[in-house]
Amino acid sequence: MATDSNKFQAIISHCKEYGFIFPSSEIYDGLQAVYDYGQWGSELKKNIKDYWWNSMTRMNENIVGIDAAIFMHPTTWKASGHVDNFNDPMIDNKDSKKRYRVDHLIEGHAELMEKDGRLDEAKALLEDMDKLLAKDDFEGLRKLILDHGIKCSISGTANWTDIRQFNLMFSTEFGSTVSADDEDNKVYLRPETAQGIFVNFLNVQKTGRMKIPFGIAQIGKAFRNEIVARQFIFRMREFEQMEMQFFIRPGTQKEWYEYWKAERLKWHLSLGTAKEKYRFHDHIKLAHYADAACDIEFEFPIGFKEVEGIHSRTDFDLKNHQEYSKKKMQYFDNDIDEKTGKPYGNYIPYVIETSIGLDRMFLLVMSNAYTEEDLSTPEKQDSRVVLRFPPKLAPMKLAVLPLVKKDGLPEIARKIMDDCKSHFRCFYEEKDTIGKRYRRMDAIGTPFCVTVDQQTKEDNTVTIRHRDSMQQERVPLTEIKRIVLESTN
RNA sequence: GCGGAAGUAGCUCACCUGGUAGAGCGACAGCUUCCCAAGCUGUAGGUAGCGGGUUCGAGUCCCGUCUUCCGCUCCA
Repeated sequence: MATDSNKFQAIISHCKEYGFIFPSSEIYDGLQAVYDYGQWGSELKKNIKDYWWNSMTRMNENIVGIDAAIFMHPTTWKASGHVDNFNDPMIDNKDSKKRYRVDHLIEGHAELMEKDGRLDEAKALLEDMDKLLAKDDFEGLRKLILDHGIKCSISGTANWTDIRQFNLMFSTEFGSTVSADDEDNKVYLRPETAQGIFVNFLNVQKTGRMKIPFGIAQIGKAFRNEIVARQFIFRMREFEQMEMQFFIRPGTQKEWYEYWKAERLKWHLSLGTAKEKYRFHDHIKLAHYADAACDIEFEFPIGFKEVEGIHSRTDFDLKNHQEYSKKKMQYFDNDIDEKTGKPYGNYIPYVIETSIGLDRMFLLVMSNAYTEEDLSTPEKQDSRVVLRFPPKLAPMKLAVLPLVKKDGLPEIARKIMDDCKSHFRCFYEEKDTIGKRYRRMDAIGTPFCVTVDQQTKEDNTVTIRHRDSMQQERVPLTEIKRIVLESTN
C-alpha cells in the first residue's frame, strides 16, 4: 500500500491520466497553481456543486441562491476591509526567514527607543515612516530600517530583503477609456464571494419577502494572489467557493453558529465519509470581522487540512456597507420579543457564514475514493485502482458493455444506452475484453456496468456489476434504469 | 519567499565514468468472442521542460529560467 505522501502523488497522477485534472495551459509549461478540470473532473465537480446547492436551497425553504458578478464596485473592498487590511508592505530577514510587516517592524523599534527614553527620536522615526508609507516609497523605508540598525528579533541581524508589497487581490482595468488616475479604472477580481451576497442582502430580502432567519447561497469563482500557492488543487489562485450567509437576529449568533457547525458536518457525513476523517478546528485568533470561527478539517493524504469554514461574522459586513454606501441595511423584525412584549423592530442582522472550497471538496472526494486494491490469488497476481465515489457524485453512472461485438449484442446495448442516457451519464464500450473494460470503469469510478450477453437475447436479462464489491447479479433489462437511479439520486 | 528533490513517449521508469533515446504499461487498428487487467499481429507517439554555455560531440557537465513535489513561512 502506498504511503500517504505517495498516495497524494498517485492521486495527482491518476487525476491527470484519467482526465480529471490537467495543469492549466500545460503545453506552455503550465501556470503556477492554476488547473483545468478535464472531461471526468468537470462532471464530478458539477455533481458536488449540485449536491451542495440542492442540500442548501432545496432542503431549506428559507435559503435562496444567487449568482453575483465577479466584478464589483471598488468601494465594496474598502467596506469589507480587504483594501486596507491586506495591502501591507512586507520585508523578510534573510537569516531567520521571518517576514515582517514593515510598519510593525519600525513601530516595534520605536517602542524600544521610547523605553530608552529617546522619545524625540522615536517620534521622528514614526513620522518619517508615515511619510514614506504614504508615498509607497519602499526604497526609502528600507533605508530607514537600515539607517536605524533595526534588527530581526530572532536572528539578531539586519540582513533584509527588499521591501515588497503583497496584495492578495488581483486587479484589472475596467472600461476601455483610461482615466488620468488609474485608480479610477481599477477593479478587483473578487477575493471572496461573500460580498456579492452582502451587497444584495436588501434586494433578496425585499423581493424574496424573506423573513429572518434566512440564508443566501452562492457558488462562484474567487481569486487570491497567494504568496505561495501549492499542494495541487488545495490552494489555487483561482478557485471556487460554495458559501451561504445566514442572516439572524443579533444575540442569537451563538446558537446559530452551533447549529450550522452541526448541519455542515452532517452534510459531509451524508456522503458516507468516515467520521474519524473529520475534525473541527476552532480559531483562537479571530479575523477582523468575526466573533467566532472554526474550520471543518479533513484528513487528506497530506494531513488534516481545512475544507470548510464556519464564521460568525457579526454585523461587520452589513454595517460597513451601510456606512460606505449610505444605504440602510436594516431589517424590520415584526416578531414579538417576549421580554418587552413588543416587536424586535429595526436592526442590522448578524451573519453566520458557511464557506466551503469546492476544489478542496473535490480533492476530499477524490482522496477518499482513491483505492489501490490487491486482488491477487495464489494462482495469479492482480490489482486494480478503483475510485469509490459516492454513486451520486460519480462522473459516470453506468457503462453499457456488449460481451462481444457481434451476434446482435451491440444493438441491444445501444438500445439500453438510448433508454438511459437522458436520465444519467452513460458510457458505451465494446473494445477489449470485458475484464479490461470493467477495470477502466473502476478507474474513473463508474458504480455500475451492465453486460449484454447471449442470454440477454433469450430472456431479456443482463448482468449488472457493482464497482465496489465486483459482484454481479442478473437483472431484467427493464430494471436497469431503476437500479441506477435509486442509488445515484 | 527560503531550503531540499525532481522534470526523458499518455503513465511508471531506464540510459552506469558525455558518443546522436529504450522498456513495461497504456492508446489506436485488426485478430480472438473470452464475464473481471498483463493472448496474437500491426501502428502511432519523445530530440530528453525551456534557453544559453563548455565540448569534435550533452539527456548525461555548468549557468539561467519555468513547472512540480517535500519542509519552513504565509493563508482575512
